[in-house]
Amino acid sequence: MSGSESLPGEIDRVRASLIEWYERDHRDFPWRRTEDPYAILVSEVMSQQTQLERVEEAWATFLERWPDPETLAAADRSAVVGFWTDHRLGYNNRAKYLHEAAGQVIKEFDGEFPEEPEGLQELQGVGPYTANAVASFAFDNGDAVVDTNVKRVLYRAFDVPDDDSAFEDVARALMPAGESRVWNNAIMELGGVACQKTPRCEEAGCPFREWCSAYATGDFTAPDVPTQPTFEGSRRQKRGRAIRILKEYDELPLDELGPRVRVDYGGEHGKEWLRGLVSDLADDGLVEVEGDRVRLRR
DNA sequence: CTCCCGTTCC
DNA sequence: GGAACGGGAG
Repeated sequence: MSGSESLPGEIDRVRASLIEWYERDHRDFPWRRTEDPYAILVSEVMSQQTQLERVEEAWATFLERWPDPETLAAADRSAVVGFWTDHRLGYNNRAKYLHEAAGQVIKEFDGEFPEEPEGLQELQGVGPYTANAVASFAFDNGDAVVDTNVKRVLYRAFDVPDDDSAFEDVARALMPAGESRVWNNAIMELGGVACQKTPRCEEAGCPFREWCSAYATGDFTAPDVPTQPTFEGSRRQKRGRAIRILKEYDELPLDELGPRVRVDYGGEHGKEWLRGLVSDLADDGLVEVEGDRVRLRR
């Protein structure tokens, strides 16, 4: 709890500084102009592990096509997954989750989004981060969000140890009660434009400079982010490629899909490999296999 | 080669 | 707790 305890009379100034900084100037993402929980959920799911700049166009187009949970729930999964791959949004499972979540809202929640993080977390693909984000931005009713940006800010500014429960505790203590919408937007904006991997304290006019431990010591170490395996040549790349190919065809024999997924396709070994890949995609509910033929799951 | 507003499943 | 999950951009 070093965050709040070390700043007994200062916490109000810390909070006010950040909110003032955010309200003075911030990136004008379109989803920051709506309070529709569905539209916000779509933006959050799209944004997971994806650059925000790349999400903007996909978000608007998605909402034109499926403006509410009813229309999305009524769509074929293959259409949603097809949209996902067309817009290069990655992680096709997230398209499936979003489609599922829309169905849950209709069938389990009578068409109305839950307004509490706990209820939102029952939706497919909605974990702690997204639940608090949607509750905050749609209903101003969330807890403090903790994502990699927030962690980096807390770790540097207030010496919070690199430990998830510590981050949660401090994040919660720091957030002014009942102001989750502006607060969560503000602290993530700070991590996104000022307290980046390479810090931009002066350029961004960071409001935490007078309290920031890293700013005082010059040590801008950040929590370790797990390094990802190489994407080129990976199984993930092949999965993505398979989905994209299948989006172009109604259905396809395995032997025609194979060469399109990997140039060195062939032989009994290659056949087995492809069966395994497609079988995993089927287990994920993304494709359907019938004998020798594959298609996107409807 | 790294990073990007995480979640799910084992 | 760890692995798996896409893909573009710097």
